[in-house]
Amino acid sequence: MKLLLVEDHQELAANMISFLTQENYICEWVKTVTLAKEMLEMFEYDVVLLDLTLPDYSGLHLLEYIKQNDINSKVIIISAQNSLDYKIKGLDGGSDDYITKPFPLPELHSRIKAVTRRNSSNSKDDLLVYNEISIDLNSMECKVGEQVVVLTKKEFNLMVYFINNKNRVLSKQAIALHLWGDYTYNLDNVDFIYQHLKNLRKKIIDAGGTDYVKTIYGLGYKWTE
Amino acid sequence: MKLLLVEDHQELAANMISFLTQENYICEWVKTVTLAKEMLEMFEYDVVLLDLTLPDYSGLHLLEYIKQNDINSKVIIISAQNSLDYKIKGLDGGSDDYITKPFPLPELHSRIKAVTRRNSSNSKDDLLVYNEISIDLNSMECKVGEQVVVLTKKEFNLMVYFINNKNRVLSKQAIALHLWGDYTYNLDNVDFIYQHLKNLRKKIIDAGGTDYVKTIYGLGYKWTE
DNA sequence: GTAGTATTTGTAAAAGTAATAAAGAATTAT
DNA sequence: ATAATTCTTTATTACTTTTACAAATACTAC
Repeated sequence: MKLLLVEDHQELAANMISFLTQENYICEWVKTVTLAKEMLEMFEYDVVLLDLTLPDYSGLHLLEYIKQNDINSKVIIISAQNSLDYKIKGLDGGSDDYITKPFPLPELHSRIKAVTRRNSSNSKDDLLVYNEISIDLNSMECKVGEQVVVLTKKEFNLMVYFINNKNRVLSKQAIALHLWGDYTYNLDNVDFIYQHLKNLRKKIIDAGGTDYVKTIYGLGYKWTE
Repeated sequence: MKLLLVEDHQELAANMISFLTQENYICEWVKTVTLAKEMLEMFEYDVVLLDLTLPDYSGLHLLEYIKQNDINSKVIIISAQNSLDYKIKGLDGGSDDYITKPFPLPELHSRIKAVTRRNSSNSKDDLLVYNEISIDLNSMECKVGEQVVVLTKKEFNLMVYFINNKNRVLSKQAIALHLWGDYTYNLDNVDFIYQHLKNLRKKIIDAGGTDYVKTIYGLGYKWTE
């Protein structure tokens, strides 16, 4: 799950990043609306965490931009200004949730989960299911039938990404962007992703499950029946 | 329970912190209204202990700010000036209680309890039970079966936090935030938490109990059957 | 079909990270 | 002062992630 944090307060941002990274999010951080636009143009984020008071433009400006350009990210507005006025503006403008400073970081985590769950048709439970495979999104526990499979973070993230994009071909580059973030890796060196896929496949098969990942030669991989 | 002490008198503040920490509160301390505002913007406190005479602005200024911004903390005003005038101003301005210097520290403790109990309606659920483990929240006594286990404050707080969040994965960062407060520790240095967990586990097991804390590699710990 | 090339897969090991443990220093309580 | 608790430091072990390279497989052009 990839987040873009738009926040100019250094200390708060550092805390948020440290916490959210531990909670298994890919966090990218910019301090201005201008930079945020650039990032949103180039990359894809599940959620934008948007402060309203920023050095160049108001966060509401960015919110408008996101909605006008059909950018697919959810938006959670983060603001010190707790006035009803702002709340209404934010939600009318299409933000998906609103949290006022100060907030406990675990609450932010809950809201991110809530916002991203809404459109994935699944129930409000934190359980992702595909045939005999079920995944507890909180504890990273995966079951194949009744058998528990312990996954590493990368394997877990990979599988969630696949199931959320079933029947779609995912290139190694796309996988790298989504699971490792934009900064971290150059896209010419993504072969190692296969190792994680291999480990995932092996664990599922060893537990008696089906390997739903088809290799599309030259293009990528596809999770399919 | 987290407190913000706004007090510029070094010695008094040190005394209060020493006492309140002993009583198992998380205390954070600033000396000016300006710094207090910053803290209140970033973090969440159950109670603000607010001196009126401060170097930059009056405490009443901060009280106003708190109320105008719908900050959720209770406010107890602490002032040497016990003139009726100030009392009225403070309570009209929305403070929840008022105490005049000098005061016995245990009285402050009582008032904090009174102020925080008001909205958490039930003050009687003082016993936390999980299978063979029971915890008296007042006396901090813990029993495994019939055997009494003496816990340190940190171990006690840790266990209460776990049981109140059973079946949820708690990262070290989340634990640090909850048990040590936002300000005290940077979230990149939270490894020492494990020491307290280790001690807790050992004490429970030595008393014949079950270790309900499961390690979720890379994520955190989970209290579960 | 076959040769040549590109891509994927498999193996192994190195590098990096996290969990655990124990011991000592610093702080706090008695 | 002494003991207990909390925090830091360091070491060990276990696990995860990445890299390097060789083998196998799939595609393309002839």
